Amino acid sequence: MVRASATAEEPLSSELIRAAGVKVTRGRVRVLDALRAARQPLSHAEMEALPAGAGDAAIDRVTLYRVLDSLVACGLALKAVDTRGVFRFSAAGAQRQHAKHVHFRCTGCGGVFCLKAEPPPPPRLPRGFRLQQVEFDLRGLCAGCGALAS
Amino acid sequence: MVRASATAEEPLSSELIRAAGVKVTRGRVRVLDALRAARQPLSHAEMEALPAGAGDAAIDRVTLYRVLDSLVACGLALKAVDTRGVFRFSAAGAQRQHAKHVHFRCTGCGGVFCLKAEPPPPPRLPRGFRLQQVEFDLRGLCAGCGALAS
DNA sequence: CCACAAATGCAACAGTGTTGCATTTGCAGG
DNA sequence: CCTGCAAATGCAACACTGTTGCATTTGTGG
Ligand SMILES: [Mn+2]
Ligand SMILES: [Mn+2]
Ligand SMILES: [Zn+2]
Ligand SMILES: [Zn+2]
Repeated sequence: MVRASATAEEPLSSELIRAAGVKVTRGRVRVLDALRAARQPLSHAEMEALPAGAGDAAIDRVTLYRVLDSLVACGLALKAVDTRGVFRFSAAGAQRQHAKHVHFRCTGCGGVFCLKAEPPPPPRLPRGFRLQQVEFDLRGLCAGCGALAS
Repeated sequence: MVRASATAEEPLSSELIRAAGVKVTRGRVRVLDALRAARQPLSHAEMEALPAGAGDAAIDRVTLYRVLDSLVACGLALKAVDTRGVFRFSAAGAQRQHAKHVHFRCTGCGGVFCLKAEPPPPPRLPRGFRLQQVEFDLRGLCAGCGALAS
């Protein structure tokens, strides 16, 4: 069963895209759906390997780059570099929930893991400084990469 | 005049390399000298473009990668990814002092401010994860940029 | 000085991301 | 429903960053 309309909590990706003022294409809908369903930021390579939706042809490599850039340009996705130097993308709305916990960034595979711990309270800032974001990142090797390296 | 011996504050790069237990080669000395003289972390491309020291041939591209990796492996250099996804290297001594305190990164001017506070202890990690580095960064506007924006 | 492991130079390759251009498609307006 | 056109796509070719294999050279302990 395919949902045909929006709910307050989960507007359809196609509606978000239309509201952003760009054309609604199959590629953009599929990519934004994937970003919104993902639990971690996804790299281009990971998204290229996504199972092609029923009957849909795989998205062209270059088109995927351009779809991702367009989603970033219209504010629906965020782009950040991982520890290996590869860009990772996330749905813009997903950022809020990740502000509440700490992340582990694997220097081996670039993966981002959400930890249960919440970030510690920020220290006092010098006069006039305005805090916008607290980033408490742990870096190292995840279980998979650590096993390979040992 | 070429210094032939170390001082307590500035040991020769060749002595640091020897003490690290690896062979002292022209490439390693030149690269470590460059890293120690640099005021910001340098990328591979930037170091490849360094003026070749008097009468010295330019370092081979692949050798430069391997020299950088060897300096990182023996603890004399640090490797981190920049915002474009390119690796940058710095002399270890230059960063060691920054490991003991928290940083504020201004999203307005890009400035990095060293705060007095020390980073909080890391939370427990999932089984098999290996912690290498803790990064507690605060992001926002510094006093100068905040005044301009208001 | 010698032997030998470590380091180098070179060629080829892999992964990530970009550009140019011809073709297709979303969609606004009739 | 058409139709036109800007926007988006697919494909080939390219640029940049980094790695691997292998023959040759070099640093260093003895
Ligand atoms: Mn998270
Ligand atoms: Mn500092
Ligand atoms: Zn990993
Ligand atoms: Zn600032």
